[in-house]
Amino acid sequence: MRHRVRSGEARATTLNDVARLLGISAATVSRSLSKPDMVSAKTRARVDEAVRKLGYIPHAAARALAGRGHRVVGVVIPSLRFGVFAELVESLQAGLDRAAFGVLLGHTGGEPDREYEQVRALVERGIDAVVLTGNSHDLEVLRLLDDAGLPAICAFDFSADAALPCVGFDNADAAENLAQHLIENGRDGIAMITQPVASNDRARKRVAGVKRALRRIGKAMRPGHLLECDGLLPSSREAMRDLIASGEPPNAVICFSDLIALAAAAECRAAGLRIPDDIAIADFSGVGLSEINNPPLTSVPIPAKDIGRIIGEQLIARLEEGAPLESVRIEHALEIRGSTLCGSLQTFA
Amino acid sequence: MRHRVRSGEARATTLNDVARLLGISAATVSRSLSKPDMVSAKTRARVDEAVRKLGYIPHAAARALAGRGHRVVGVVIPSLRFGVFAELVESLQAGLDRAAFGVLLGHTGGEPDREYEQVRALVERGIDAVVLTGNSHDLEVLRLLDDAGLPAICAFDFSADAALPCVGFDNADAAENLAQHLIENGRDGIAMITQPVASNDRARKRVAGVKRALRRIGKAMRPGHLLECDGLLPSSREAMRDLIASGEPPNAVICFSDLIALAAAAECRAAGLRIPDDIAIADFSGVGLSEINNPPLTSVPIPAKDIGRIIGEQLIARLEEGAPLESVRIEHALEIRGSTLCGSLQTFA
DNA sequence: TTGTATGCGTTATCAA
DNA sequence: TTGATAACGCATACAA
Repeated sequence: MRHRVRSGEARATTLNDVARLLGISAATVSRSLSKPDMVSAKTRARVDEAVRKLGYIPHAAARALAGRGHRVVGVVIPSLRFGVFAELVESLQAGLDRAAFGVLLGHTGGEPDREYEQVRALVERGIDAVVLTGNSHDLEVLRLLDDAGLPAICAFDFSADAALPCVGFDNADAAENLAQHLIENGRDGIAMITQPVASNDRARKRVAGVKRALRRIGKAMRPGHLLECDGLLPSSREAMRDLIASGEPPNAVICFSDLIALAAAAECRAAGLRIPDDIAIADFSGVGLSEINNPPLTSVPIPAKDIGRIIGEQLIARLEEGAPLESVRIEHALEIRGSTLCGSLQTFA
Repeated sequence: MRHRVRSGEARATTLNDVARLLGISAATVSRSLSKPDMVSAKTRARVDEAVRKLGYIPHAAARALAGRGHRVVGVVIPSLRFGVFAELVESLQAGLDRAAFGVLLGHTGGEPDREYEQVRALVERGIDAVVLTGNSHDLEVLRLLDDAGLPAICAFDFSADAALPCVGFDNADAAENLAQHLIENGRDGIAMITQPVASNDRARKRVAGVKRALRRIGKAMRPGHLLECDGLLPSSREAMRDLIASGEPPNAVICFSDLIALAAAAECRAAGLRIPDDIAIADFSGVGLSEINNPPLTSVPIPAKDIGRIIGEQLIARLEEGAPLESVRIEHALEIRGSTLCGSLQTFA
């Protein structure tokens, strides 16, 4: 089979072609397709057959222009390389798919400044709604959405005072809870390896949560115990290495993601540190990798799939019935595993 | 700030609004925006200012209808949960972004039957080109693409006789090479844990490659040594468990992905098997997780990022200049690590 | 239940 | 260099 080059693109069959073939009006064909119960069963049958025969496929742009909406929602995330975002997008798309909505993607690479340009690109493409990441957005973005009259909803963090409706758990509460668990297990020297707090509001809230927990027992996080990395393996290992080499190594580390935690654990092994005896490791687990470590890692799982599903449902209700978008607070969970427990439990897997 | 409900959507500003404000024709504004050097510098400046002032954003559907193309390409993949696909999409989108093309997503969940419906949904949305996964596609899909006059290109496997242009390495060759390496290191009882071969052409080719290598030394893969799983952790561990429990356990396992390999390694640990002393493990690494295992895993890295970049470049050339799409064969690499080498190397990380 | 006519926002063609 | 006008393919209000 030759690879198609064909520059003279055969024009696709249109509604009119179908109508002409049947000797009926285009309007009837249109109705038969979009509002089947407005035409006679007989006509509908004939139309369906002609459509099949001609291989007719509706022209999305024309439909959109004629007022039916584009039936596409835009999603702006930092990067698909992080499992949680991939999971969100997949789950969202699965839900929207059933209502015949498509998903257009925009990546910021984790740079908040790029959110505006990405949203704008999506708006130009004619999206009907937009899903953003986190609860920190430039006024410029909010204004753009408002001007365009676009429904928007944010994933991954719940904040009561968010500017836009949002779906997720409260990252500060979850982090506080996780730190609390560590404290109860005798760890008061808690460090964190996180995505940059300057550009990530979930990171900021988690740090705040951990500090809250420490403050309650009259402690504080040491300055050198808050390290940032880009979330990938090399920089994560480097961060752990710095932590180990620091004057006052921690006896527990909370990692922003399971990938970071895996890297940290590998680095501890390399340094001869035993988990959890010498150091405890816990994480917010994105891709379910936490349990694959030896020992398995205690973690707060991020319900990306649920978030995607909920947002999908809300968007459909909003776009099809005008229902208002609403924030949803998801309760976080705490999966306790061997990496934070002293004793013999930690080596069974 | 109140959550927007506004059902009476303020109509967005159009080209005409800009023209009216300036007292010039819409045609001129249009030209000023899409073919800047066809209007006077003065007009262009005025238009640009008015556009900014009014917050005008071009309407993609109208543009598409008027003949400029939709500037969107569709990508059909099994699932974003697998890192390689996420990486492909991200890389592709980054490339297309610069040429102002968007990316629409379709998921098959790994069921080849769903490819047709997904491609169709994308075609209805008005894509200008489509990227598929692998080199095995229903005739129905090929016909749909042909009817729609849509350029298509496939990612992740190179086959000289593919029906469509494709970009990737030859999975059979790579697998043979990997098996060869194991054989050279004294392993002739090679097993595989793979995605279902019935629905995954890369899996089929890899199995064929391994069998080829074994045949060359007069061996064959035992019937019970070819296990399938869904690629996620639980079923991967289960597969490894079955392998260990089988009458004739292998002395090497080639895993379809790094995630599967990680699960397999964990299962070996649980069973008290030492890697690589008792059993070697190697994989095709999707998300770069292979090196995080203890010991690090030998693997063939999947160049998803490169594939995405190359496909992006080709699509842009095709869509903007009518250049033909061409298959690109990428040479695979073999990253040898501790998991397949006997000796003292294997525990350094 | 069906047909006719009109408009959606933009680009392309043709004149000016 | 600019303006007027006609498509583009479809959905809808209105008429029949």
